[in-house]
Amino acid sequence: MSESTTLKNTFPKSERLHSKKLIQELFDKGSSFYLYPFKVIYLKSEDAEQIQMLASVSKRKFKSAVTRNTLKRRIKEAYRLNKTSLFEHNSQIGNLLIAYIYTGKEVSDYQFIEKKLKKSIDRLIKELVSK
RNA sequence: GAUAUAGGCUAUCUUAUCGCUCCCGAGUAAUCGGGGGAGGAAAGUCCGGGCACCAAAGGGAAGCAUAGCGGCUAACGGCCGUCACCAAGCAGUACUAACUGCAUGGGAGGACAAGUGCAACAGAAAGAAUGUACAGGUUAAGCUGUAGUGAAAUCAGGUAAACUCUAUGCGGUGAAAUGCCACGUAGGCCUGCGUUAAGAGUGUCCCGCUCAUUGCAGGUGGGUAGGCAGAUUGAUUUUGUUGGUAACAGCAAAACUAGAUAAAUGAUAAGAGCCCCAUUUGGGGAAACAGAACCCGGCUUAUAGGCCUAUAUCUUUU
Repeated sequence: MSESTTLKNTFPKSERLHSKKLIQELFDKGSSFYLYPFKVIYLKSEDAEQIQMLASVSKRKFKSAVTRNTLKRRIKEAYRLNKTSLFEHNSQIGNLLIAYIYTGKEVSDYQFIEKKLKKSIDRLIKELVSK
């Protein structure tokens, strides 16, 4: 049962984008779209072993480290609970690198972030599958 | 009793579901079970250390810091104690002055008898000259004294959180340090011998010191944001006790109390607690400042609500 890992809502280190090399590649070559309050950058990578994501909040927009932390945690939490559809399309979309950049100016609550993140995942699948 | 200000202490809890990270145990493994998981400031990066490295680290100048006295400390620009002094207050002597005592708060306080600068108002004049009146005095003369202004008028004046001087301290860099391992392609680097003596470095300068250019031989090795160590058992914490006014130190016992690395410590829901309005049931609101990044000791700044202390104002009762 290889599906058992994807059905569980875990978020281990292997699914988090942490390699500096891959991050550089993603920002250099990746395509992107805006979906308030996020900017989503994504790239199909040969080097990646599986779908990986990262969340980022600008230090310029949010000076306090505490608010930056909470926003990042909400994004990661929303991704953790809603990523299953991405993994179901894994064979079609390949090993994807995704970066969520928080571009909103206000601190959104969890419900709002989750709603928008679901939309962004749907859009990602749509764009990649149609190609 | 209420409000305001200042200082100190504290920094909500429980349950359920789904996760993250480290440690321990089981398992070939997937994984499972148990346990730990941000702060009083983790912040600012302002001081002081530990630790590590350096082609150079030595002497002098410059620069920066400190400044009563005594103590504490690994060290400090920190802390503790204490004195001069200052402030307003109370009491006494005295009687608009002044002196003494008391408690409170402050207390960067070496040198103005090296030099330079600065000084409101008043005053002729504030360091350069002596004006006016009177007295003295001379060949003559601010040559001498007094009056007047002022805190101060030749008195070794006042002022150094004014330049400055004196004493003491300070090499630089900063865990992206540094060491090791893995895979391994170039510039390099090291050692030995010969050669060159223009220059470069020592992130302020001088002396001093160090290095060098090129050829040959031998060795090593760069790069990859990879892994491990450094890295959490320590000037540690708690309790007791002894010494000391205190900061703190000694002794004994017990404890191990985050260890991430594009960076964990979370999300959601319910309830309790808090505040406000109704006050029988209920409804609404707030939850501060803020996130470890090699580790300690301080300083500074930010802090809702609650508790304690001090001061001020208002009010009630006696």
